[in-house]
Amino acid sequence: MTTKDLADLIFPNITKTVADYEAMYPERNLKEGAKVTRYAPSPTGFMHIGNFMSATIDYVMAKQNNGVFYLRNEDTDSAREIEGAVEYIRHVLQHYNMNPDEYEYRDTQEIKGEYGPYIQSERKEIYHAFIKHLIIEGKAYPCFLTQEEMDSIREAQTKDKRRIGIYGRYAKYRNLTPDEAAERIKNGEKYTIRLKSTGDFNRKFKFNDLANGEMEFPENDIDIPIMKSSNLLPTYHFAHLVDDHLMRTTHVVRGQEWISSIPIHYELFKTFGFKMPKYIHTPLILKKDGDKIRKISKRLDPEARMTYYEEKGYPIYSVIEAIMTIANSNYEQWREGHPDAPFTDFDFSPKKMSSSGALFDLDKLDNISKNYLSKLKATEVFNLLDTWSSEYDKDFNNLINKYKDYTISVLNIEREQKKPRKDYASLSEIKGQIWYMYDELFTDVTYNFDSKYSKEDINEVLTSYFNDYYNEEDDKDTWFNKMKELTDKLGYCSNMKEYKENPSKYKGSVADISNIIRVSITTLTQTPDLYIILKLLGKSRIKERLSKIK
RNA sequence: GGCCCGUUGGUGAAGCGGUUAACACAUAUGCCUUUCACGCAUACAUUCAUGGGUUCAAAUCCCGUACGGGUCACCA
Repeated sequence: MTTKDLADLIFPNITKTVADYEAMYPERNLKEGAKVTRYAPSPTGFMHIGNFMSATIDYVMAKQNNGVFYLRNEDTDSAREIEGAVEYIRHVLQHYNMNPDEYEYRDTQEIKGEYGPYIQSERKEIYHAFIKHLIIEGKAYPCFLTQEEMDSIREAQTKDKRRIGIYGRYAKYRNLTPDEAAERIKNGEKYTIRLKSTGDFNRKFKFNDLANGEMEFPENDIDIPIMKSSNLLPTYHFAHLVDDHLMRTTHVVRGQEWISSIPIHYELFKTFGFKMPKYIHTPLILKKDGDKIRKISKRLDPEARMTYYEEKGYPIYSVIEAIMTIANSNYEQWREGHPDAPFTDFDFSPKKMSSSGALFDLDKLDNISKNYLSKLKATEVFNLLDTWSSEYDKDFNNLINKYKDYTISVLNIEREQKKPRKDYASLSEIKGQIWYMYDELFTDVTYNFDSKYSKEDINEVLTSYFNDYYNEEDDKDTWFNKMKELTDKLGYCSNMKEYKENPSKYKGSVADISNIIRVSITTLTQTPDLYIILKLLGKSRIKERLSKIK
C-alpha cells in the first residue's frame, strides 16, 4: 500500500486537488497597495473589545487603498459554539458601520464575494483536499494516540523538564507504514491527522511582524494536529493556512496570543510553498485591577464586552476614536489636524502600534465622547438619544418624543456656541441631567437647600422675586439686573467682588439669591444657566412648582 | 520549566546616540464666574525597571539581573 492508497482510504470522495483550488481562487486583481483583510471570529461568545480592535484595524487598512475587508466565520469548534453569536458579530459590525465587502450569512442565505464559502464548516471538502495532498506526499499521517496516552506523555515531559508536545520519539505513529495505519483505520480506531513536522528545534528562523518588527523563533518540530477526529474539521492552524491563502488575504490582524504559533504557521506555509500573508499582532488590551494590571476579561470587566458601549449609549464615533487612539499612537495627533475626516482616512501604520499591552482607559473614552457630543447640534443629540432610548429606556423615549421640540430646546442649553457644555459622555447620562425639566419626572422630589438658609429666608426670596420682579418676557440682561435689585433690597450683596472682600457686612450674595431660586425650581444646587431654564419652563409651570415647596 | 515579547510620570505614550524628556487624558491649585460646566493659567518623571559595559556623550547601542505579559489542547 502507498501513501496515495492510504489517503484514498481516508478521503475516498475527495477528487479535487490543491491545484484545482488554486485555479478556482486565483490571485485577486487589485490595485497596487490594496490590502485584503479579514475579520475571522469564532462564534463562541459575545464580541470582546480586543476582537473589535482587530476588526477596526482590518477595516481601516482595507478601506485605505480600495482593498477588501471580508468576514469569515470560524466555526470549527462545534462544541463551544454559542447560539446568536454570529448574529451579534454581524450586528456589531453594522452598528459601527464597518460592514464587510464579502461575507456569508447562513440564516438569510446571503453570500457575497467570489472566494467563499466564508463559513469554515462549509469548507470541509477544501480542507480535506489539502490534507489529502499532505498524506499523499507523506507529510501528514493519521495518529491513534488516545487522550490518556497524551496526558501521560505530557506528565512525563513535565516531570523530566522536557518540552511539551508530540514530537520526535513521542510522535509514536508518525512512522507507521500505510498498511499498519490502514489496518487500524479499518478496525474503526479513532484518529486525528497530524503534520509530520520536518522542523528542527535547534534551528532558528527570522520572522517579520509588521507591528513588532523582527523576531527570531526556533523552528517548529511538533506534529500538530491538523484535523480533528471529532468533526473532521481542521484545527485553527490548518484552516488559517488554507483559508487565508485561498482567500488571498494579504494582511492578517490578530491578537498577540498568536505570536507563539508563528513557528507552526511558518512551517505550514513552507510545506505548501505558499507565500505567507503579512502579520500584525495587536496588543493585548489590559485593565488595571487594584495594583495589578491584567488582561481585560469578559467575565470580570463589563467594558470588555462590546454590548457595554451600546447599553451605555456611547456614540459609535467615540468608541472608534478611543480604539484607534490605543491602536495607533499617532492617531490623536492626526485627528487634531483632521477634525472632520472619517477615521478611514487615517493612514494606519502597524509600526506605531504598541507592542506590549494597551490599557483601555474609560476616562479617555469619556473625554473623547464629551467633546464629540458637545459639538453636535441639539437635533443630532436628540436623534441619537431617541435611537438609544427606544432600545434601552422606553419610558424616557416616550417622554422626549411627546415633547420633542421642548426636549431639543433643553438639549440646546448652552450648546451650539463657541464653548459648549460638556456634560455627558454617553446617552444614558442625559436623563440624569435633565430630568427636572419634565413635570412627569418632577415628582417625589427633595430640595437641596443649603441649611444656612432659614425657611423664612427662602420664603422671603421666593415671594419677593416672583411677585415683584419676575417677568417671563425679560431678556437676559434685564433678568439679571432685576436679580441684583432684589439682592440689594433684601440686604444681600449684588457685587461679588465687594462681597468677597467683606462677607460679614452682608446677609449673603447674589449667588445665594440665585441659588435659592435654582433649588426651588429644580431641587438642585448645580444646573446649567438658570435664565434659560426659567424661560423654558415658563410662567405657569414655575408657579406650579413653587406651590409644591410650601 | 521551554519558547517569545515587553518595562519612559496616575494612564495612553513621543523620543531611536547630544532635547529644558513632546503631546493627550486624569489629578491639584488659581483666574474667569450667580451654581455647575466650559475656557484660561500654573503644578506634577532631576529622569526613562535595575546593575554593568561601549562612547567625548545613552532613555536611546550591547550584556546580565529583576519584574510583568503571552503561549505550550483534537480552543480559537
